[in-house]
This record gives sequence, structure tokens and C-alpha cells, in this order.
Amino acid sequence: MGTTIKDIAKLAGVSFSTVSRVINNSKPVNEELRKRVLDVIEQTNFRPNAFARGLVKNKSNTLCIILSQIRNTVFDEMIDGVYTIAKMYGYEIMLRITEINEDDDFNFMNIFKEKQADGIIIGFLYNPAHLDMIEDCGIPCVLIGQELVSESIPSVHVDNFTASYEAVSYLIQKGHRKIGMIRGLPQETETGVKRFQGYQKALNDAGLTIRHDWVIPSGLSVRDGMDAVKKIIDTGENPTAIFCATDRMAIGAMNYLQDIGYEVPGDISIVGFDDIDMCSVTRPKLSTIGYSASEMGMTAARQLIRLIKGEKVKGHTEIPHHFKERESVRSLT
Amino acid sequence: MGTTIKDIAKLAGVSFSTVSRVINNSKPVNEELRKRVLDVIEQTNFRPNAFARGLVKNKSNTLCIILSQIRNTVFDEMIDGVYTIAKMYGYEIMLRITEINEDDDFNFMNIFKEKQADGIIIGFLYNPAHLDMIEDCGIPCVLIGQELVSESIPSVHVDNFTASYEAVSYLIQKGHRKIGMIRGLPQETETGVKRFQGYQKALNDAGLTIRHDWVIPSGLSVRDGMDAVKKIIDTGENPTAIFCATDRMAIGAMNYLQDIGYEVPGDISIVGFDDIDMCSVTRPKLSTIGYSASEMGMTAARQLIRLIKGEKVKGHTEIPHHFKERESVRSLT
DNA sequence: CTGAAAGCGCTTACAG
DNA sequence: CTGAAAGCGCTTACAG
Repeated sequence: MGTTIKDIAKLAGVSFSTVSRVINNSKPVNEELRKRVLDVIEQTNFRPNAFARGLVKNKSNTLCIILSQIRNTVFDEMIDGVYTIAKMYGYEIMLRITEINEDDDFNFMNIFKEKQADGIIIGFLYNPAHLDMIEDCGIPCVLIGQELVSESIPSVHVDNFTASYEAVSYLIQKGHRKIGMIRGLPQETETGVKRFQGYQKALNDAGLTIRHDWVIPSGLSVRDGMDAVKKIIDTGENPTAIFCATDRMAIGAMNYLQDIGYEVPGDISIVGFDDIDMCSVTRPKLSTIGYSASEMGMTAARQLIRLIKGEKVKGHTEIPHHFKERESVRSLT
Repeated sequence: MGTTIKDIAKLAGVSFSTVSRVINNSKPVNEELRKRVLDVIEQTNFRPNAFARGLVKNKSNTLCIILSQIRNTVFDEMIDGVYTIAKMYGYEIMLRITEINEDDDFNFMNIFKEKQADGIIIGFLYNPAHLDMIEDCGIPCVLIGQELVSESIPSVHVDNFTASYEAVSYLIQKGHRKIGMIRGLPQETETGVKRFQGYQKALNDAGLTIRHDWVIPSGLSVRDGMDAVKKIIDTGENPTAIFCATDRMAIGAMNYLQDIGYEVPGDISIVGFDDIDMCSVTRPKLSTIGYSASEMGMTAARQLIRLIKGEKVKGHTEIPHHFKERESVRSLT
């Protein structure tokens, strides 16, 4: 358990500089010595201490991912993507789940200062002002899923605004005029804001006005979606369609409506966002906006690794989206 | 960026031993000096290098979680639970996703040998023989979600066997005699094996024989569930009920059956396992076995931290389960 | 190609 | 209560 390079050196009858060299393949070493060292390492099952190595090399070979939450999001897929790439390049992954409103909020930078990670993928940023601080520190870092504008910090995301615009325009094209929205809590994510703005723009462009009591800020879970539609129904007048900022909300909404005797899409049409696997399994199947979350994760990881290596990185990468027409929207025309 | 303890010491006009002492609160320090040091730390935004600290203290304050996959599982909730507790005790979290059949398989021990983590939560173990090696190494480690027997390695899991037994017994009690199962790939998890054994026992106890062409090994996703149920239908004779090892499989199965014109539960009843949020949102709502995955994560984290601290830990913790009766089972009596 | 030495940034006995 | 010194386990110039 406490084997060190010195032990290996002694057993192999060489200096520990030599051991280090064969471990790192950093300098040519006589074949015979190399073999001796390798044998001993094999036998003792030796692994060099990452602290000592990190201390001198000043890098940890780990990537940190900062999230607000892992449940009810599409982050599991993203993490999967990040992991796939990280592994290829020999990086480990560290997770940091920072709840909103926590003092912990900006402390994630410490993980970098402490050298625990070589770079950070930020899936969530409460305070955009922090961007400046990150820029100043020169920390290798990429934003994922968010569209905060920063010249120097790369980001990977879908064009939430356009995607939402298209989805709502689709509803309008299908003859809908009374369109509500279940949106993310505006304090929480830029993503949520963009999705709302796309909705807003689509309505405006069609000459429709927003009914603010049909726009419900909500948490992201199925349960939250249920609660949110209820509020819309409680206004006493129903929209003919509801655009939801996430599929989970949409599925919750659909479920609640059906539970109280409405037909979807007969009475009210529903559109979601994310295209999670459950969308094709609800009745009716959910029309939604699809994109690849794992692709997002992979791209973000690639960018970050380049950044760590000091390479130049293209500023913002857009992950393609597409509207998935299924069964949850009724044509009114 | 390169601030060290020495810099702080110089700025505060004290020795760096003193700086270290105020940082760690390890020894009494004169109030005035302490304040001076604290001020400088505040100003410079200093954080001690984790490598150096880890090197001397020989601990990393991080917990590693080993998983086979994060998608299509209940691991996002578990991770959430682990995180909650880890944070309370000042631990960071490191993720390791080890695909099955990888040479990487057992290499996860390296992460411990390299001192990257103080302990490991194993959510997946390909080769039970590895348990012995873990025991031998004396690595603080707890098994989560798995029921591999080991005297010395604690585990946290639901009683998969009993839970499955109860679910299938419920079906039998409802008058079902022809009961199929969509199970996990037997090579993959102990969990899957236990769930199958519960099914087996329930059938045996009721004097029913298993029709092996109605038992389909399958991946865990919705899509996999669809494919699996197709195989059952393709036998030409239908069971009246199908027990599925995960909700996702169950939801996929239900969906496929409905797509090809069957009624659930009219023609075929379906039962799942996990009680994910989507269960109450399908039509019909899915009857399933519920338990708290985040509770599992929390318990595992607590056990692991105790283990790390050298405290005695109770061997195996069972997370309670309960059958959730909803709408996907028809009574045949 | 190889070894002895310095140093990475901390913590912690050891003196005082 | 405080400082100087040793040491944690590596890597990497520096000589040879």
C-alpha cells in the first residue's frame, strides 16, 4: 500500500530517477534496466502518487463539471458525452453540484485555484458577472448549455432562442393563437430566458400579444409541470396550446390535463423541449425540439482540453436542433 | 495565480508555519497575527494547493463513484444523494464510468492507489472476484445497489429479490398465470440477477413453470424494452403479464404493445421496477416497485465516510421498498 | 544513458 | 505562542 518510487528503485537496483523515466517514458532508458523496472512495477502493482506528481507537474488531469442539479435535466447525457472524450485524453472527471443561492456559488473557482482540476465545464452560472472574474483569472473553462456572451470564454449550446421561436411558430402555423408557456424560473438559467424570448418573439412576429397569466415560471420536474398547468387552467380561460421549456414539464402538464379530463391535443396542444426518450412513449407522443446532449458534452470536453493545452479555441459552438413533430399538437386550420 | 503560503507569510510578516496554522486552525495563534494572516488571505484570495496538502496529509477529501453508465439508470438520483452528504462532510466527488468488458475494468483501484480518492462507492462491479482484492487492499469502499456478498465490504441496496418476489406474487394474486419477464443482461449486474431470481421464486412457489422464451434479457433503455417485448410477442403466444426489471424497460414495452394495437392492461399487464417520475405519467400509469435512490446514495456516502475515518460500519443496509399499485395491471379474478 | 540533488507547496514535530 | 527544519513522493534540470 505504501510503495513508492524509492522502493521500486531499490528492488530494481536502479536510481529512482530512472524509475521515474520509465514510468513517464520521458527519457531513453537502457532496455535491460527498463525491463527490470517494469517487472518490479508489475509485481508490486505500483502506481505513482498523484499528489506528488501533480505538485511538481502542476496539473491534475481532471476536468471539473459544475451543475446546478443532475436530476430532471439532460445533464446525465451531457456528462456521458464529457466522459467519453475525457477518457480518450486521459482525464478524470470531478462533479460539483452547486445549488442556486448558495454562498458556495462562486466558490467553484477554488477547485481550480487548489489545482484540483485543470479546467472547468460550467453547466450553470448563477451570476453572469462571474464571467469577468473567470476571464481575468484565465482559467480554462467552457460554458455548456448556456448562452452567456463572453468573447473569451467558449461555449457550447443549442440556439435556444431560435429553437423556441421555431416551435412556437409551428404552433401558430397550425392555427393556434392562444398560446401559453411553462418556462423555467427566470432567476435560474439563461437557457430558460432564451427559450422564453423565442416564444415572445414568435408571438410578436405573428401580431399576437402575450397573456402573462398564461406564462408560468416553474421548476423543471414532471411534478412542477403539473403544478404549472394547473395555474394556467385556473385562470378560467384556456389557451389552445402550451409551449413548455422542458419535456419533463411538458409531460407533467399533459398528464395533469388528462387527469382532469382534457384531451391532448384535442383541447390543448403541448410542445416540449429536449426530446428525451420518454417523448415517444407518452400518449399522445410529444412533439418537441430535439438535439444531442451527449454531443454537447463531447464538444465541450474537446474545447476544454484544447484550452488546457493552450490551443486556440473557436468561441461558440452551436449544437444543431430540429423540431420533432409527433402527436401532441392539433391542427386548428 | 501562483500565490503560495510563503507569499502570504511574507505579506503578513509571519512565518509560514503560522500561516499554515491559521489556515488549518490546528494550533492556537495570537489573535493579532491571525487577523493579519486572514486579511492577507482575503486580499490575495489565496487557496492552499491541494496537491501539496494531499501529499503530506495523505488524503484527498474526495469520494469516487464508479458506475457502468449514468443514462437509463437511477444513478442520477443516487449521485445526488451521495453529493448531499459528501458536501456536508467536506468531500468532493469524482466520477468514473467504467464500461463493461473494458480492460479498464478493475483499474478503478488505481484511483485509490494514486490517492486521488479517499474512498470509493462502487455502483457496478463486473467481476465479483474483485471483491476479494478490495478486501485485501483494505480500501475504504462501499457497494451501492448491488448485493454481492462480502463480510467486510458494506453495501447499500434494496432487497431486489424480495421486491421482485412481491411484485410477481402480486400478479399471481391478481390471477395471472402466464407471466413473462424482461430482465437485465445477466452478465451485467447482480441486481438484475436478483430481480430475476425473485420472479423465478414467485412462479415456483405458485407452482407455475417459467417459459424461457418469455424471459428476455435486455438493455435498460426504453428502446431496449420495446425490442424485448417484441421478442415475447413474436413467440406467437402471449403472456397475460410481463414483469420488467426497470421502469424504462416497462415503459418501452408498454409503448410498443400499444403501438401494435394491444391494450395495457387489457391484453397484457405490465409491472416495472424503480418508480421513476415517469411512472405516474404514462397511460396507463405504471405499477412498480418504489424506493428512494437518493436515500441509497446518502446512506452509502455516510457509510463510506465513516469507513474512511476508521469507524466501524454496519455491514449491509437495506433501503426499504414498496409496491406501488397503479393502473397497469388487470385483475383476472 | 544514469545518478545525485534541488524543488514543487504544504504540514508538523521539534526547539525555544 | 512562534519559527526553522524536515519530509511527503514525485520530476527534472544538472553533471557525468
